Amino acid sequence: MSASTKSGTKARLYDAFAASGKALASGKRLELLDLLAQGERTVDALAKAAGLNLTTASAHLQTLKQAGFVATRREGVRIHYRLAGDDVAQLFALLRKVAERHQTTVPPARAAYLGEDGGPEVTREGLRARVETGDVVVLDVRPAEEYRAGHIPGAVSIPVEELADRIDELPENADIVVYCRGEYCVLAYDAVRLLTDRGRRAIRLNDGMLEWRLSKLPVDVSDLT
Amino acid sequence: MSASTKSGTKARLYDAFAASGKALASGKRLELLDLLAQGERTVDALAKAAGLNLTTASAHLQTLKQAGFVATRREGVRIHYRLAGDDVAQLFALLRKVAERHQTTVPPARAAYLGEDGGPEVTREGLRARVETGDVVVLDVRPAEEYRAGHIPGAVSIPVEELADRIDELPENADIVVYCRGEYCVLAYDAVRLLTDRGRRAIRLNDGMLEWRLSKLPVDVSDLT
DNA sequence: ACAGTAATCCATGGATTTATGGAGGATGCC
DNA sequence: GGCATCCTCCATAAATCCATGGATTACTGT
Repeated sequence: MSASTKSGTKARLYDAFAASGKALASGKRLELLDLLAQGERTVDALAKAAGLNLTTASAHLQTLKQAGFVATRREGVRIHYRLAGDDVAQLFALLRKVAERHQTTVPPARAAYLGEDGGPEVTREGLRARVETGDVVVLDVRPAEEYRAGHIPGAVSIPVEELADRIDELPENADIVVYCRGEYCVLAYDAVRLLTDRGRRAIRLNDGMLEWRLSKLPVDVSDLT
Repeated sequence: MSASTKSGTKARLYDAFAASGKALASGKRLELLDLLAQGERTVDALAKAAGLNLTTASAHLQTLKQAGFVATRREGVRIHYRLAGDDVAQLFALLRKVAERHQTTVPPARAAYLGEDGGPEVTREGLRARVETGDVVVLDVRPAEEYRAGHIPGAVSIPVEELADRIDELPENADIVVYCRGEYCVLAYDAVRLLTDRGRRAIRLNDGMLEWRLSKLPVDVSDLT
């Protein structure tokens, strides 16, 4: 009655693992995971943010739910989706890292999306050093709701769409360190371009909130609605 | 000329990530990765070990290769496949872990394959403690070629198919700690059943070579052909 | 109860993927 | 060269996945 004699059960187990792999097998679903890694959202907020038809978004979310990657919470008439755990974010981040390192199509696609030259960067350690020694503003350029859901302690929130109008809120002579969702998020790239065009000293953080959270660094939450 | 205006490039980047996800989206491919995590192998060795048609195995290996997960080495007429890096093994291991934690179909499939009750286990730390204090034999029950490709230092190799015949090679009164490929490998389960049925004190290691290697613990290689 | 909003369910056509046979390269041995 | 071995490439049929529109369910407010 050795388990290895009962063939087919092995395939069932590996197919079950593969079901989780399938959840990662669509660009749209990965975009949704990327958004969810910033905090919970309703279905149509997700659909809009990802540029998806509502029914399509819902279908993808069902797939993610069946893989156990996301959980839901009902609040009145709307349903909020969130990641089922930090390990899911970790898996997502690792997939991107491994893909970039090993798959030849990723670096060019990244360059096309983020720009050939992202300009100078600063690491998390570098950021900490700057904060301790210098006159630094940490700027979060994600949408306000994502900032509220969790941000780097001490960071200022100016969503990138409002940045041109609200640039005066930033002190003239400070170094500005900009961050957004994660390593592959455009927002910080765009923001740094805008700021340097206007003569500010702005630099991008290496990565973003996703990696910050996964490193178990402290996260501040604004509980005001 | 903000990157965010050039829509479609974002989709291209995420589709590129998804291409790596797709490589993880088939049970057969995951079985192949599981085998490759133990060391390099030729195509038809892989096909046989995974119970696949040669052409099917070759096709799956091509997809893995396109995702950059595996690399090849030609030796005369045969081609050896191997994992492209430790990060791939890490991704594979994390996928299984996340799947087990979050996907409801995994635990029953695991139980059906490995047995409802796997009996007692010992962790890596527990193993180290036992080795230091007691009379312990560490037994590797994987196929000989996998043992040769890398094993726990000091471990004895008796492939599980030969175990019934070679049981006398194990000292009568020693505690036996059995391990194989990884957390979801049957071999150690089968071996422990066989050994305890014959009156030996055998216990299973928590996980196996995959996790051992990923923990950066020392690995011995037998370079004899 | 009724209307309205949010999300899921269902059916469908179009695109991908999968397994498998057979043909086609590459390499080594004689 | 001729031949065998190992593997990849190609073509195909079955199965699966994807996006979308229309219907249905779940809940709120009046």
